[in-house]
Amino acid sequence: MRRLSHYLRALEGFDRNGGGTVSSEELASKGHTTAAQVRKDLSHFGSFGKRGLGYGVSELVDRLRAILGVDRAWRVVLVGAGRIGSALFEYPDFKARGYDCVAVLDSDPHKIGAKWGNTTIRDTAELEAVVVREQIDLVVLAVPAVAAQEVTDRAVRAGIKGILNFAPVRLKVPAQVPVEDVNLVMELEALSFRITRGGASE
Amino acid sequence: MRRLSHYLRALEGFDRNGGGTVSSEELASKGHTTAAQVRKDLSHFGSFGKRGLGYGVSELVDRLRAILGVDRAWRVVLVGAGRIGSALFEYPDFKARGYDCVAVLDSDPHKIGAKWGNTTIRDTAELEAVVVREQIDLVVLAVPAVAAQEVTDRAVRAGIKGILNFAPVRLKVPAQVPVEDVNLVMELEALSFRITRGGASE
DNA sequence: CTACATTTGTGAAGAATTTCACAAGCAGCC
DNA sequence: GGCTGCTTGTGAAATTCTTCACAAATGTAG
Ligand SMILES: NC(=O)c1ccc[n+]([C@@H]2O[C@H](COP(=O)([O-])OP(=O)(O)OC[C@H]3O[C@@H](n4cnc5c(N)ncnc54)[C@H](O)[C@@H]3O)[C@@H](O)[C@H]2O)c1
Ligand SMILES: NC(=O)c1ccc[n+]([C@@H]2O[C@H](COP(=O)([O-])OP(=O)(O)OC[C@H]3O[C@@H](n4cnc5c(N)ncnc54)[C@H](O)[C@@H]3O)[C@@H](O)[C@H]2O)c1
Repeated sequence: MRRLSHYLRALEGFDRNGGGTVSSEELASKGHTTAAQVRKDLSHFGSFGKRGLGYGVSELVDRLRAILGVDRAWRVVLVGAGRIGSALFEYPDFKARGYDCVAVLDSDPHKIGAKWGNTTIRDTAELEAVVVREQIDLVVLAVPAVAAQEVTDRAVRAGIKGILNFAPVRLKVPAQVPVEDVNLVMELEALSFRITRGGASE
Repeated sequence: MRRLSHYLRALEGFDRNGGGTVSSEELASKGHTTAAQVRKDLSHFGSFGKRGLGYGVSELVDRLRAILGVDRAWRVVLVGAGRIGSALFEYPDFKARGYDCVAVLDSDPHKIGAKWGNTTIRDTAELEAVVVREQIDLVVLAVPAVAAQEVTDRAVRAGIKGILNFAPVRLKVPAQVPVEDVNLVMELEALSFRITRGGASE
C-alpha cells in the first residue's frame, strides 16, 4: 500500500507540532483520502489507536516505520554516476530515511576513481564483489537503458534484494526480487492526458 | 490510465522492427498485463484494430499519441536549477516526446544569468511573465519543499495547465490543475515494504 | 463462394477496493 | 457510577477494476 508512506509523511508533520494524538479524520485530510480509508488501511496491520481519542502519533510513527521497513538501515549501491545519479547521491532525504548509499559504480574510465564527497567511484566490474562484501540490500539503477538489464542480471545473481530503476525499460527479474520503476516521461504523459481530457480527478 | 503509456512504449519497439500489426496478446506480453486488459483499455477510447488481424502498429501509435496528448508540443518551464533540475533539463527523452523546456528559472542570484546550453537561467520573479509570454503549458517544480507552494500558487494564477512536482509536499491547487508527484523516498519505501513482507507481487 | 483460422469488441461473472454505517470502547465530567 | 461526546474497528453495501467467454468480423486458402 502506497498510502502508508503518505500517512508516515503526514504524521511527521504532526509530531513536530507537539500533538499527542491524531484522528483518522485529520490524517485523511492530508494525504487526500477519507477517514474510513485510513482506518481500514491501519486496521489491516493490527489495531493500534484508542477509541474516542485517535492514534498516538509517536506510537503510530513507530508502527508505520516497522511496517514499511524504515526502522532499519538499508545499504544501497548506486550504479551509473551520471546526471541523475549525482542528483540522487546528494539527495539528503535518502540518508535521513535510512537509505545509505555506501558505494557508487560506473563503467566510464574517466569517472572511475573520482571522489564524490568521501565516496570514490568504482568500476562496475566490482559490482558482485561490492554487493557481497558491503552487504548491499538495494541497487539504484541510473545507467542508460541498454546497460540496465545486464547490470540487473549481475546484481540479482549477487543476491540483491530490490531495485530502484530509472532506465525506461522493463527489467526481467525473478519474482522474489521487487523492482520499482521511475519513469519521468510517463509522469509527463499522465499530465498531458489529464489536461487534454477535461477530467482533473487527481 | 497509466497503462496506455506502456503500450505506446512497447509499440515503438515493434514499429522499428517493421511489423505491420500487433495482436493484443503481443502487446500484453510486454507491459505485463493480459490480452483482455489491453483490449478493454483500447476499446474504451474507440475501436480501432481489425478482427482476425490485430492492431495496425502505426495507426495505433497515432491513436495513443492523440489520447495521451503527445501528438503536440508541450511548452515547459523548469523552476529550480539545482541538482535534480539540471539532470532533468539535459534529459533527451523529454524533448523527444514533445516536452520542450523553453525556460529555466531560479531564485539564486549566483545562478541567474548562467547559461545551460542556449538557455539562460532567469529570475523566478519573472515566472508569471514567462508563463504568459512564452505560452507555457507545464511547470516542472524542482525547488526545495518550502518554496514549492508559493511557486505553485503563482504559476496557477498565471494560468499554467499542469505541474510535475518533485518536492515532497502535497501541493494545494484548484481542481482544474492536475499535479503529478514524483517522490523518490516513497519509491524506496515501497521497495523495502515489499522486501520485508515476503510478497513480491509487482 | 464456403470453410477455416484468427483476433477483436464486449456483456457478464468475478475480484478487489472503497465507502457506509454503526456497535463497541475510551476519557472526562458530574 | 452513570452519562456524554468522540473515535476506532469492522461487517455489509456499493463501486470500480479485471478476467472470462464467446459472437461478430476479417483475411486466407481451397
Ligand atoms: N537525466 C534525467 O533526468 C533522467 C530522468 C529519468 C530517467 N533517466 C534515465 O536514467 C538513466 C541515466 O540517465 P542520465 O541522464 O544520468 O545519463 P548519463 O549519461 O548522464 O549517465 C549515465 C551514466 O552511466 C554510466 N554507465 C554506462 N554504462 C554503464 C554500465 N554498464 N555500468 C555502469 N555505469 C554505466 C555512464 O558512464 C554514465 O556515467 C538513463 O536510463 C535515463 O533514461 C534520466
Ligand atoms: N536531488 C534529488 O535527487 C531529488 C530527488 C527527489 C526530489 N528532490 C526534490 O527536488 C527539490 C530540489 O532538489 P535538489 O536536490 O535539486 O535541490 P537543490 O538545492 O540542488 O536545488 C534547488 C534549487 O532551487 C532554487 N530555488 C530555491 N528557492 C527557489 C524559488 N523560490 N524559486 C526558484 N528557485 C528556487 C535554489 O536556488 C536551487 O538552485 C527538492 O524539493 C527535493 O526534495 C530532489
